Amino acid sequence: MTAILARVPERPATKRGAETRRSLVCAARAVFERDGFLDARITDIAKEAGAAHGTFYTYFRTKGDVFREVVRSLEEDREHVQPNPIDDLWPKPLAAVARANRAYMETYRRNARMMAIIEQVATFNDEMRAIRHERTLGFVRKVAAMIVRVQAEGLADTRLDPYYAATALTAMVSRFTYLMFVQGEDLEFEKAVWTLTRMWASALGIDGSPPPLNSKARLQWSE
Amino acid sequence: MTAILARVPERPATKRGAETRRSLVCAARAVFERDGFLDARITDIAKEAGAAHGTFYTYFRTKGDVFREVVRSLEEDREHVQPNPIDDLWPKPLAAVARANRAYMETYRRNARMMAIIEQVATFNDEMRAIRHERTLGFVRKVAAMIVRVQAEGLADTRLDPYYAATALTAMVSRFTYLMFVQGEDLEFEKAVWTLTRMWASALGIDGSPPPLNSKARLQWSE
Amino acid sequence: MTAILARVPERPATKRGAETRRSLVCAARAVFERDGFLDARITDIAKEAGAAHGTFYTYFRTKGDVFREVVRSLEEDREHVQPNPIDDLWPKPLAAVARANRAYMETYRRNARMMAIIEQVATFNDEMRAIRHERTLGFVRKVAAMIVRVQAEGLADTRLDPYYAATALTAMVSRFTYLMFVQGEDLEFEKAVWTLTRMWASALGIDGSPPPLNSKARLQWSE
Amino acid sequence: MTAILARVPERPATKRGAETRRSLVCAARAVFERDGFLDARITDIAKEAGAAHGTFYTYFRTKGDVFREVVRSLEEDREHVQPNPIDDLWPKPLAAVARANRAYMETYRRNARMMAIIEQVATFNDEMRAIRHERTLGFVRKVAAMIVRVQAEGLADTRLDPYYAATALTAMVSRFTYLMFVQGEDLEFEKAVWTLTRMWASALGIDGSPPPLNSKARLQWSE
DNA sequence: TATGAATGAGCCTTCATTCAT
DNA sequence: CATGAATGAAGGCTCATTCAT
Repeated sequence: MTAILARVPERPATKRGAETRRSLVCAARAVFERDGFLDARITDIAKEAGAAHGTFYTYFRTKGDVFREVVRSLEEDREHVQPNPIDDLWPKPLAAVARANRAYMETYRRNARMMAIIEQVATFNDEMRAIRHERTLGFVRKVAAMIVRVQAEGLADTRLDPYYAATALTAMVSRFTYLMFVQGEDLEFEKAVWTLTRMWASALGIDGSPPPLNSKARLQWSE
Repeated sequence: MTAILARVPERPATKRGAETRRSLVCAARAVFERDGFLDARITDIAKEAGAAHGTFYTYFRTKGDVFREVVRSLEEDREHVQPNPIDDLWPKPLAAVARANRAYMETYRRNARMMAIIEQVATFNDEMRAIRHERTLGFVRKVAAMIVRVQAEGLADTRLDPYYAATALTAMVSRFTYLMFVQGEDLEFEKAVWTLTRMWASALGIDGSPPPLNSKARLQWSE
Repeated sequence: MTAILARVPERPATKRGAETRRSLVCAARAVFERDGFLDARITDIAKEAGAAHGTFYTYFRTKGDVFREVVRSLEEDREHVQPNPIDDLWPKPLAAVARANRAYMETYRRNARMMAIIEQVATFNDEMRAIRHERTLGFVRKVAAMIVRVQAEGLADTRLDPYYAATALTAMVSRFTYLMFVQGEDLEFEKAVWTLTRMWASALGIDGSPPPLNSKARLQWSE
Repeated sequence: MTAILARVPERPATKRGAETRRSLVCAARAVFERDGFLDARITDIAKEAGAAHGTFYTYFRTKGDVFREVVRSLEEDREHVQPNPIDDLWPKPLAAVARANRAYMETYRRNARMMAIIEQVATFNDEMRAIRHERTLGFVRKVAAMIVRVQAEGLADTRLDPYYAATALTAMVSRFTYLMFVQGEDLEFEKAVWTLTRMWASALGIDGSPPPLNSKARLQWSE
């Protein structure tokens, strides 16, 4: 993971090469999800891709290299989240929160296994830890800015330090989601979104009537 | 090819043995904290304890075995937390929350490095994952019971499902603490306790005047 | 602690691989013959084959695996025994016995050292013990069938239980051969064949004039 | 097994010492019979004897040392064989053969597991191989002398070389017994004694009416 | 004597990485 | 480019034997 690079594989020049490379990334994800990063072996990735062992090294230097690639491919997945009209039932500033929470959780659910692997890698690899932390900070900053805005409008508790509060809220949502999708806590999706959004609002002292959370609604939204 | 016998290391029978065993556990913790679980080598642990590597196997079967022991020793550490009078300034039901949060964070801080290693091990070892999850559930159940109580007294938002809410609050505090002590977010201890307790209360809809968080107070409490 | 995968070495895909594998089997035989199974080390086998020790694991999982292979290669050797006209001098039913005894002993002599190793392995390995016993039973059954036939023709003592008698004769020949080639008893080959065949016949009560065993003959046949 | 001796344990000086030593030999036999020589560990022998690991070395230098002792104790067992009157029913020179065969087989049966272990050790240890071979030769010489005698009396086939024939007969009985008691061939004891003696006689060309082998007799003799 | 802790030689095994074809 | 064989660093583990108490 920290090996000195000896030979930097180049981008594939031919169409065939590009194809092989893609299948390796794809296979890598499958193997990572099945075995975790630590137990994934290059041989298995190659085999899964239907390629020879050595072929792997035509495109990647290390296991960490493909991993980075796989993680990168996850990011593109975020765009696939569709806005859900139910979130718009919340009063003004909270609708955005509801949407953000739902988007985060949906993406997480779809990639739960890989998210767990990312956690794994982050526990021993500085680069992955930094990437993940940077992402967390991105969330925190956005939320903090939002809090500042809402406080300015006199809608939220001004005694709270926006940065501390944003960190707490981000922590709450991300860890809750982890417990739900990685740890396997058996919780209902819509109720989770609702509860997190409701608590997020109250925690900041924002007063807004939430949308009803009745059985009818649940039947309609849940999967 | 041959008979399979358990070969379970026995408890040390003499004082000298107990001493060696203890020093191995101690050395293991040091090595784990320095190198992480994955990169810790049996040989290094033995060397750190000033013993031959064979001695390790006199007392433990695997790296995982000592690890379990080290983790167990952490639990004993929880009792060393002293109640802090500042927490009693909060109104009735929140004082307990403040105390609990502070206790959790103080213990975490004291063992931050090991907590990170536990996270690491939990990402690939089922036993450790289960232990950690069980601990989380312990917190969640306690908090849920508390919420039920407060809701019954009409002090908290009754629309919240106690279990979901408890999970969210537990997630908030534990992840916040992780970000602070493992990820290295530079946040101030007293302010963190105050913010988490404040938000915990509001999130549940509990209305209580918090103690003042002024510079004077901070100077007095922070470390 | 982790996923368990078979890791079964695959058949070599190229000529070069096949060559290496073959040389490992060959080297293994040499090392087994030199050091015995117990004292043979994987490293030595690899070294003997002029390969890195890791290469061994490309083709075999354990020492037992190559051993099985070596033993298998011995079986092919049995066909190389040429019929010897001298045996045909015996009267009808005994000629076959003489031929069988000679064939057995010649093969044994050629592979004496490996036969000893097989005995060794059979003392602690169930699989090898079963294989060897199955082979013994094969002999016993054939001999028993022969005895039944000869008894039916009124040529042999009918008071003998064919199976018991067959076991005794098989035991006599195999152990005699072992004493001669493994234990190093200094006995003459032709005289041994003659004596065993002669006693085999009389033991069953078969009356047949044996071929002359004179010094001329001996000079001619012995090695 | 071939280690240079560093410290020769002395004979125990006290009664207590003698007791400990005896229990170690006894425990060793139990462990050898259970695990075989190869898998027997000093620790297990000591534990079985209820002694500390180190105590073993007060009395023995190596595993091979106790083994030798255990084997020696077996020899004393040979005397316990009681002559069986049934054997005397055979005509003159054969009665002795019947008695010898029975004695051998009874002793073997009683110590079958240890006999197997001795075979095991003999496959890799020169000393044990020599001891066992010497024992075989002892039998062979006795039998050869007997053959010479019988041939002189004109009762046996004089074309047979006494030494070769003796080797063959010894081989027959010993291997048959091995197959029966170690390999587990399910054969009946009395029938085996009868068959071996009968074939032994005929093989040498000795003509003597054997005792009847009927069910009545069997019921009486067999165990 | 008895004890049991400490030692380390000796061997095994994995798998990322290189390289000849 | 693709292939798959070859390599060896790195660490694991066992257990006979020594030794201080």
